[in-house]
Amino acid sequence: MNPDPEQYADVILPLPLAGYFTYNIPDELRDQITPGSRVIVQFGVKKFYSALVRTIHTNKPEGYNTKPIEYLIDPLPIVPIECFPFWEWIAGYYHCTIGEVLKAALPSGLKLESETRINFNNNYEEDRGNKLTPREQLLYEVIREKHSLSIAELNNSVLKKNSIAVIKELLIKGAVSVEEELKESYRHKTATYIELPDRLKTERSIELALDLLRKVPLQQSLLIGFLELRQRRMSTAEMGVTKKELLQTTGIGTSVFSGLVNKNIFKLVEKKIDRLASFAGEIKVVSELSPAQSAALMQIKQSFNVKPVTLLHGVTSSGKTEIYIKLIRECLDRGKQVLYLLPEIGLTTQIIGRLTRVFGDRAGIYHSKFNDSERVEIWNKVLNFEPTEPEDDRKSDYQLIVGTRSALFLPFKDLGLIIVDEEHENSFKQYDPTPRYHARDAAVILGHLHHSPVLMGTATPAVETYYNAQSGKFGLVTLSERHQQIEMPEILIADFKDAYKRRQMNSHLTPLLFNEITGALERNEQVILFQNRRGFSPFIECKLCAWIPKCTHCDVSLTYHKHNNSLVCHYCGYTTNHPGTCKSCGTKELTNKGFGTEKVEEELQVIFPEAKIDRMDLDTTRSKHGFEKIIHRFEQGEIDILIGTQMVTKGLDFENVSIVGILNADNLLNQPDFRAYERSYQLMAQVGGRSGRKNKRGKVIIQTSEPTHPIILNVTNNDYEAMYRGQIAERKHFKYPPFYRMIGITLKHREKSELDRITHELATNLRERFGARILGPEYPLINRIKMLFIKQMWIKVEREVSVVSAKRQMQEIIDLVRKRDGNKMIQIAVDIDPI
DNA sequence: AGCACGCCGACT
DNA sequence: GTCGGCGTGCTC
Repeated sequence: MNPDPEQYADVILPLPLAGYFTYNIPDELRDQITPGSRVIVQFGVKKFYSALVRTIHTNKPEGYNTKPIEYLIDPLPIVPIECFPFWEWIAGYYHCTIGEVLKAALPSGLKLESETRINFNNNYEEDRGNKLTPREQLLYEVIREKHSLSIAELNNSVLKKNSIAVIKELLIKGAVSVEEELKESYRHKTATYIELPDRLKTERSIELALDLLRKVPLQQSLLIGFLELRQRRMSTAEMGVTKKELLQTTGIGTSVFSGLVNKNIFKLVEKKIDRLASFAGEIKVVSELSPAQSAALMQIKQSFNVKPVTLLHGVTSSGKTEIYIKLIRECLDRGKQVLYLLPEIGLTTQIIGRLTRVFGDRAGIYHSKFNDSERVEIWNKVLNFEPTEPEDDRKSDYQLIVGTRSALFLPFKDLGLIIVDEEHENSFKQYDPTPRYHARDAAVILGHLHHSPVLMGTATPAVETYYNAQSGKFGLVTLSERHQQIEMPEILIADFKDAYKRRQMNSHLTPLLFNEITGALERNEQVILFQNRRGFSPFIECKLCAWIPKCTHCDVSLTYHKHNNSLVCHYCGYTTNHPGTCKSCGTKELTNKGFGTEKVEEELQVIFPEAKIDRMDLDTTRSKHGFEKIIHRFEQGEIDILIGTQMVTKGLDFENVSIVGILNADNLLNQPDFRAYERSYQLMAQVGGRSGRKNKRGKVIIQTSEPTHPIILNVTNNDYEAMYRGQIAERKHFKYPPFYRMIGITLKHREKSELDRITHELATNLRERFGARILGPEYPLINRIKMLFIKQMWIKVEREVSVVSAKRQMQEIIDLVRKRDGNKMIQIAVDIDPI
């Protein structure tokens, strides 16, 4: 036996390829490479990638020759091995490759990609047989000037098209050469700090220096400015004085500055600085819990002993955050890490404020509005956290992360608590780039892997979650009392069908809502109006009697498809022609319904010309601080009426809001989706929770054409349980989650006829295996995106049946169909537990 | 994903 | 006759 067998590394490549790839470790890197480190490997003939080492072993692979690892990037792992089982679960459960998980997990600043560079060849001489064409000549000159060019730069340069072909020609003629270069995009941010040289360390010597500068007053005042700034810094913990801030505070130019540098009075030092704002305020003492909160806290702790996953079902304004803070504090004191997941940047603003006020620099924030470099720094601060460090000595590493779904992938080593706040929110589900994971469900697995409890909190649990709590899979703690004497709001229903008939509508306002808004404005109170922006989702409605065509099988509204004048059920695929006349009252007054926040804003300004009206939706909050700005203005009373989409429902607390209006509850209820009712209840209950303040009961006005709709009644009675019972019965009856698992399959193709053919083929093949468990195929609302036609289908799998085997069988059928002649151009995406 | 290999139409 | 189109298969 060889005492020193060859070492191999299984690595993860950032590509959508199944499995790991094995490379041999060259002698010079032997025993230096550790799992979790990045290495550079050659993959294929010319590509180099940075890959992540998963395992190191000595089993020589059979059937192919390994290539060596080219280079070790990180002597220390950038991903703790504790993360890998989680990544592997995501890949397995959500049906994607480990490389795709890697891409989702690492901030792109930590990913290296090889870049082809075209270099100028110094030794090139043009000879007779090798004449350059004019186009080649042009490009050649550019490369000679810049010495080297990337493909990206090339495409922006002189030749707009076909430059690659020209490069190939230049390459053949020997004028340029091509090189693959790996580039790391993350750079430390540095700043120029000013220090005094050693000879100026005493007060006396500084006085002498100042005296010497009396003839150059600007230089003198710059030095004085520096000394003042430095003096002020002494008392704080900040690092020193930078060139930038000195020039800014004194208003003196750079030439004066260089004068002092040349005289060796200023010494310049480049220092790495932190892009992340550190917390400068005072750490707040955690407030005392109310008896109800204390009781809930006790119950949660008891529940954690038997049920690692526990649901805290607490009404809006019941003070869940204070309970979280207590739990987080205890966990941090045990030296463990905490992950606090939030749905979107939306509600982060207010909650993050509260958490950082309590936990200061131990808390880090992670969400999609951070840029790459910032993300790398957050990553490192989580990675570097060591529980053994004494508290005062601790660098500003993060022990607590408050973040959106992608924060799940941060390099945690020892989580002691995961909180999933507003657990019911759909933004926890990632759809667009694979992996299509649900952060709440993934958090349960992450918690399990870390032996950490998971607390889900919400006022309106997802039906699936509540089912898990009811069936004993999760623990359940209920908090039904609002804190600080805030009463539950009074919920009033306004029938706009009736108001339309009597011609009493004022734009989109019923007399009831109009009067309430008027009253609130007179009392200087604020109003929030909610309008679901997906209002453009077309359904048709009778102008006279508000009749809406519904599916005969599914009790959902039918979606109007203009291009073929048909009505389609997105539940089961049922299709019918546009009726032309109202089936209820016979008139031809059928209209395509839907209005958005923008239209409402415009019309309200006419009705309430004195009021300050603003709008909060995706369009007005797109910028980095757009959301905060609107919230701030609203808090400052600069806005009287705020019209918004879902965003206004998300956990925001305002002191002065007395009226909340839901402009059109029908829009919510008529969504073509089996979760429409559940979602409607959640939205109405959440937005209603924004109303009311200390010692004053708020009002919620819901405008609807169906005042007796069961969901409307559930909201009026604030009866979550009743809503749940109704929904769970329907889910059972129509075979939907939580009783069945759903798998969504999306197919895309350039040619509509091809898409139809292949989709039909796949559906037929799947039905042979899965029978009636297959739904669809059908066109989604938007059936063509980026030149590709789209069709969807679903598989419903019984809970008791092995999903693993169902997924495997499905994949086999998909692969089979994909392999058949003429089917290669189809794109097929699988979505597990679609929303 | 990217890239090379390989088999059929419009051009020097 | 070829150059090049993109369809197919492989990458440790």
